[in-house]
Amino acid sequence: MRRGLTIGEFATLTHLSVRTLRRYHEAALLVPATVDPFTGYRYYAAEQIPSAQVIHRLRELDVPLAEVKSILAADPERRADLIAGHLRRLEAELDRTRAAVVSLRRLLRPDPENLQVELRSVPARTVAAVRGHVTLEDSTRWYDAAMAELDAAFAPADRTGPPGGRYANELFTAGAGAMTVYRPVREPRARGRIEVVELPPVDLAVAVHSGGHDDIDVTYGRLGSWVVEHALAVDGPIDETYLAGPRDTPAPADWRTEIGWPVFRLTPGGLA
Amino acid sequence: MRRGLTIGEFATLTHLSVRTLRRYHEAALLVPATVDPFTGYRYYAAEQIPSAQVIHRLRELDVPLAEVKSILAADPERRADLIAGHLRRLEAELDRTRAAVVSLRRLLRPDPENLQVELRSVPARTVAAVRGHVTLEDSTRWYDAAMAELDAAFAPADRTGPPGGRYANELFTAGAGAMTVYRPVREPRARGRIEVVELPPVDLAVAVHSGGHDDIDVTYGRLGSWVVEHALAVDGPIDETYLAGPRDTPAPADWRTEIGWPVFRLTPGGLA
DNA sequence: GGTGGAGTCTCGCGCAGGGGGAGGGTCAAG
DNA sequence: CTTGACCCTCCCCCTGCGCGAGACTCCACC
Repeated sequence: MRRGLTIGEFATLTHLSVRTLRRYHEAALLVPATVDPFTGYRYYAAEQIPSAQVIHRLRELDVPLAEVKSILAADPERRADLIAGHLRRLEAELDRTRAAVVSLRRLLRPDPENLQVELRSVPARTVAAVRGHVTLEDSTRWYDAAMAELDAAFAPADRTGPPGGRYANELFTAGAGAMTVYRPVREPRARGRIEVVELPPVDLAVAVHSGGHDDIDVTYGRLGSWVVEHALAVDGPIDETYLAGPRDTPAPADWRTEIGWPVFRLTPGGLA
Repeated sequence: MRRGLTIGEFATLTHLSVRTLRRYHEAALLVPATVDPFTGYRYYAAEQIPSAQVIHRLRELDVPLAEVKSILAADPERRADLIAGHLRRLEAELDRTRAAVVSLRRLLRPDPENLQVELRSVPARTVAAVRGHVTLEDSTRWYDAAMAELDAAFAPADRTGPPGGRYANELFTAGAGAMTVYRPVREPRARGRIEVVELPPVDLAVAVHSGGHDDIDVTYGRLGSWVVEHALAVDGPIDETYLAGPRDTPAPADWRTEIGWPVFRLTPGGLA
């Protein structure tokens, strides 16, 4: 008595491995049409072949099994959305890959010029700011939203300098931490998530990173080397000032980001 | 007494996690400048920052740790080769991803037309062939080499039909199996790896797959459905005939591959 | 109606490249 | 000297499979 295709037959038909089919069953992704209650044998129906192939394609796109499951469970429009979302993520990943290639090439040829580092004592400033606690993953989205809010609240005429952010070290170390996005303006006032914040004074070692943020860690590293070599210690949140950012010029190559690292001298005498 | 940067400081400087740095130490990828023999504390030197960043970039490109290690150990020219090799692999993977996207789109809209399947009794044929046992991974390379040898041995005038291959089912099921690549020619003769082979007669369910081989499994699946629905069973090696392949036309979209699945009727009466 | 071999079952281990936490030792500022 | 932030090792967990062991089952052939 034929109850359907055995797992092996179904495997040849779909070019999936027997092992993989069992795993998909276990994950409730592709449940055999019938399972013999006594022997446990799995039997598949020919109608399941298309599903198997869709799963196969999604897996080739590195869609996690859990997501494949929700895609298959969703109705067609929602499904298209989910797939489009994943394709966007693939696209973003491709961008990151390209950036990594470029950055790698730069890293492998000896550094072009020396990094200009400046020690700067920044006095306390009262600014309009949005504060929050976010994970490194969400930080970009959070930053964009916060900055959009600041931009909306203060017209270009009210702004007295480029915007910036202060990022707790734990954000990089532990993957989550406090973030402050601020904008110096003529008359700071609270509105929505925006607060009036007095930024404490800091002594910063400052360097400028030119280009997109994909290899900003290289500048971080070079600034770090400089700080270590000059017998300074690092403390407190990092300050980034966006001299030129996505809101000013679209091409990442034109961006200029000032990185400020709070430092203090290990040897007595204070900052020069 | 300062012995260097602690792992935490080095982590913030390089944007790597403490965890990851420990793992890189364990893998002998990035060994701390000094390790306190009593406490086990790791201390890094500022000079190690560039190495850390190169590793970081390579990992972003999904280079396995072992390979990163050999890249770092290699001299500059060899290093460039290794990296170029990896970039080629990334490129190939990207092609596969693109193909999967295209195939997925096709799969998600209801099938365009019905697959034309033909039952065909193929008599025994004597052909020039190269036989071997290969893994699925190597199959493409092996195929290309074997076909090149056949092409070189028999001029176009000697050929009496399109080339083909017979692939044992285990190739797909178990990832390795017997392959035969053949070409029907006027006067088959052995030379090098080429043998004169008599292909046994087979009853085939035949369908034509148009386009590249990235989604040939879809046609396999549809052919399989057809075979199951028509109460036929599958047995013996698959036969593929390359009506139009890479040697005939460069664009994969123009390729035409005949898939022949050996079948026999489950119900008595033989093939019609 | 056996019997042998291919096919299938479950279970457990291995891989990379980490994440997360337990339990305990160290470092440096106050 | 305390305290809190670091750091240490060890172990288990995750994903998406591959591989193998040991035990059943299926089916064709004799």
